[in-house]
Amino acid sequence: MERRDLHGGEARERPDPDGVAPLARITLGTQVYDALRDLLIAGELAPGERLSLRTVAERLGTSMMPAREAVSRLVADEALEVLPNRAVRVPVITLGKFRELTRVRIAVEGFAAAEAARIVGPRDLTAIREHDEAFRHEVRAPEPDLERAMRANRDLHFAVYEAAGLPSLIAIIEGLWLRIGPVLNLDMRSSPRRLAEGGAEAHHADLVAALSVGDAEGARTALAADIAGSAAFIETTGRLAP
Amino acid sequence: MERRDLHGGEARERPDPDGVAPLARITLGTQVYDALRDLLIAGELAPGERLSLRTVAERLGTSMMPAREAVSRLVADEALEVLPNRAVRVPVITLGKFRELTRVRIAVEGFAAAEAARIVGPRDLTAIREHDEAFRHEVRAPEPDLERAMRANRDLHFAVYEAAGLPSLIAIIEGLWLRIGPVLNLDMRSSPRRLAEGGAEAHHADLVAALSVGDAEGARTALAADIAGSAAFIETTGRLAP
DNA sequence: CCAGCCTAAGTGTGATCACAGATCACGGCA
DNA sequence: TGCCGTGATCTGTGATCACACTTAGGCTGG
Repeated sequence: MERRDLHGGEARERPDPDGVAPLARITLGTQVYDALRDLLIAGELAPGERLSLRTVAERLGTSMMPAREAVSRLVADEALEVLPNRAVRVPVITLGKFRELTRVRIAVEGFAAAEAARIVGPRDLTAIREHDEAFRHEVRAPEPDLERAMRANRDLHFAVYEAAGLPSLIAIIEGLWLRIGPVLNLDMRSSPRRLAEGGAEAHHADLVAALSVGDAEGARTALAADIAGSAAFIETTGRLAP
Repeated sequence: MERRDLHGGEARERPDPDGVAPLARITLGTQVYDALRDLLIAGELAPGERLSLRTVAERLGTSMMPAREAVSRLVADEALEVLPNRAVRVPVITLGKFRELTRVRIAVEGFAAAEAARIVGPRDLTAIREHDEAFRHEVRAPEPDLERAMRANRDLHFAVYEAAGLPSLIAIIEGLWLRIGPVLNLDMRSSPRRLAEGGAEAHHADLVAALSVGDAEGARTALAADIAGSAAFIETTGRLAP
């Protein structure tokens, strides 16, 4: 985990002198939560890695209280776990758990894709195409930037889900990504070249094509194939706990 | 919210998916969380009702810290919300949000029912039948005990979901119930007699029948009809915010 | 009598301290 | 040499205090 300071400068003190009150409360606890959340989804925290409230607080430049709240919320999301030994760590996903999460993802995210296909408009569609294009461009590059590729992949997926117009469903999906993020990104990072071999490009193309013509079931199957493909690749790495 | 003391109550340990670790952390914060959770699902906290960390702590016989953690987790679950005014309250669900949650419920819980139908065993089936019988008995009684009926309904549903063997899916569904619990139970409470008019009995019968023969799609449609029926009833009460 | 300020109570948030339990390295005994 | 006890250290949890902010109610001045 890299060093970063949450309140660099006094920007936090007086938000928005223009008069528009911030809709969302930006407490320190929330900021720590978001920081840890990004680290988890980006795979910068490896499964099994241990955290400490005090070190987290120190590295983010706050006291222990915001770290406590953030870790509590992440534990509630099952994105972190606190062992009976009173140790906080990134959960180690077993193979069985990974397969279970994959099945749930296919069901939930597949439903989101199907709903998106039914009501997607031209605005959402162009955004989706842009993310798809960005992903394809990054993967086909001679030296793919893994981080940007993963970000494009994530943006593409969530652009589709947001097109479904079901915010509560997006929250659920974010919770799922929060849990598979560590193992998924960590393994992807280990072998960037195989990123394209999972057939992600083809699945994405099918997905965009189905969305374009409003084919709900086509979108669902394309997305399911994408998830299954990446999951199968992860399993081949054999890094998952038995 | 009624007075209850945590020290007298027993800590409920949530079932471990992997089954190996019987050690459950029973912190005060978790106990407060469970207490508030039960109150929310049971509909004893009305939408819009305001909470205070200090009053919660006092009523449950603890200090403010466990109440803080519990409320933080519930806010993260969107089961509570803290307004920019720094006021914590039970969210007021709008009609649009209620319909959205209902659609998500039909998709997610319908999937769970379908999966359950595929792999349900005789043990789960008998448990499901018992809950179904308890619900029917309670509804048909001359003076139905609403609380017991709702409990039987809840037990029936979750017995089905647990039969699907997907713990992460159950966690998702619990999150959904946590959010619709207040509005659902509150309205049911207002007119107990109409409990049966939603067709819950018939839908439950269809569900159990489909589960018995392994009819996945039948189970899905039966459960979807049950959810849609109760949702339609809620909407007729007109209590939802526009 | 009414409007407007303005104090006082109450709110969540953050910091600091206290404490029981677990971990781990070190040292002494067999 | 190998093993076990043991204390220093680190862990999360809980309690208490301080603070900025909101809100409601009483008071004053018109």
